Amino acid sequence: MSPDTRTRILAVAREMFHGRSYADVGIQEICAAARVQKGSFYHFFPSKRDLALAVIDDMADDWAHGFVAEAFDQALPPVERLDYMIDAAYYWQKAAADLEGRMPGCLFGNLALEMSTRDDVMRAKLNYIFDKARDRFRATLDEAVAAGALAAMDTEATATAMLAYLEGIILLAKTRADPDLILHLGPAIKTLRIEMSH
Amino acid sequence: MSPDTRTRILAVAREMFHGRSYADVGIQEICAAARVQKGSFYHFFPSKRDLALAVIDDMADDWAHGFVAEAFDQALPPVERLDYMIDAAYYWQKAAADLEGRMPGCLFGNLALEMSTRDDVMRAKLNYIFDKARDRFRATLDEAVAAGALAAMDTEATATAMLAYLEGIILLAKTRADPDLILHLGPAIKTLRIEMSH
DNA sequence: CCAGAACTGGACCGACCGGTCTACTTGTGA
DNA sequence: TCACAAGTAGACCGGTCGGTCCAGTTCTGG
Repeated sequence: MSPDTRTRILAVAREMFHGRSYADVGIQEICAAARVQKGSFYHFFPSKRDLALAVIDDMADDWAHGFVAEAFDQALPPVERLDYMIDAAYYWQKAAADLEGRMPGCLFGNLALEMSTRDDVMRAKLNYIFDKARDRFRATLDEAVAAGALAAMDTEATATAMLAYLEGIILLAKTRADPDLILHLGPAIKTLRIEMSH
Repeated sequence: MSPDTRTRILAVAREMFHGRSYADVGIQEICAAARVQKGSFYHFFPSKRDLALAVIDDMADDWAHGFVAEAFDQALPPVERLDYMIDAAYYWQKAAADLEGRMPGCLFGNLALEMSTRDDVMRAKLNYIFDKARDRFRATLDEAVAAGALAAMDTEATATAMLAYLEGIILLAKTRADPDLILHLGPAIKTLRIEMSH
């Protein structure tokens, strides 16, 4: 009993977009891998672009409920959450690298660089997701500051910097085809600090 | 007297790849913009991929002799060089955003995310360029440590972290379509630190 | 002046692109 | 049971893709 067609298309497209790129993956190829015909595809998705938009939402959901929820585990002391999150990112990339023989990196980062100058709606969607991720970092930092574990700082700016650093590490690790770089550079995320500007 | 054909193709391709993506730009389009016919194109470049490889080299050269040479100005005290480099990155992106109405980001970062899983030679080339950039950071940090401006640290790891942070900032700024983010987050690059592991 | 190399113009190729269309089958509520 | 919607199959569309080919033109050294 295979999952319903729409789900199958979404899953296949997500994996392909993640592992390659938007432009490099064709609808034909997606249909073949999902064992679906063009007619069915266009029954569920009005266009390739709309599929990508749906894939982003789908991934964002999974992410928020899976990776992020776990990584930012409320049970952990705030500062340790950052280390836990780095570990989670590492194991995810490592598993993908071992399984598929390539490091897909971050789907959002990949799409952001590929599509930002081409599709403003997609850019805005990706930007929104990054904002949500930053909010997670920010909440963690706010908690750490409130608990006295960290000195007062501009938590919003620092949270954004941490997200940038995470994306940058993943970019470099992908270019090096070496997930270990995440483990090596990741912990330094805690050294990032932006003071209040008053 | 227009510059020679090869140069024109290279310049046009560079701008297009930078502002859009590898897959999104066709040879036909490049030829049209460079006022060149297919025959001439394939006289100079055996394939689109080889053109991209040449574009990367071309940009790396310009970069090493222009942006990087200036940004890592030896006349400045080492730590100030980092600020200067952030400024340079900002003005570059800002100028592009004002002129073309879009933020192209970093050509190397863009291509790295798009192509790393598709073309290992291109990935290796990009990785090499990142290594060279890291070496610049590293030399600056070594100097700062030697001068006593910074406490001893793992300069190679920290340099890599700084490069990752820079790429991450540019990625986020591009997604936000806001070059100012570089200016806002950039200076925090100096807070990044990875200790010697012994 | 001439031979050959460097270069250019542009027609042409098969493959594939995203997307459309229609005929058909299957599921579902009244 | 039947009507109609939901979903599927797959031929088909114009356009563009990267790439080839070759006839012509221009440049260059002897």
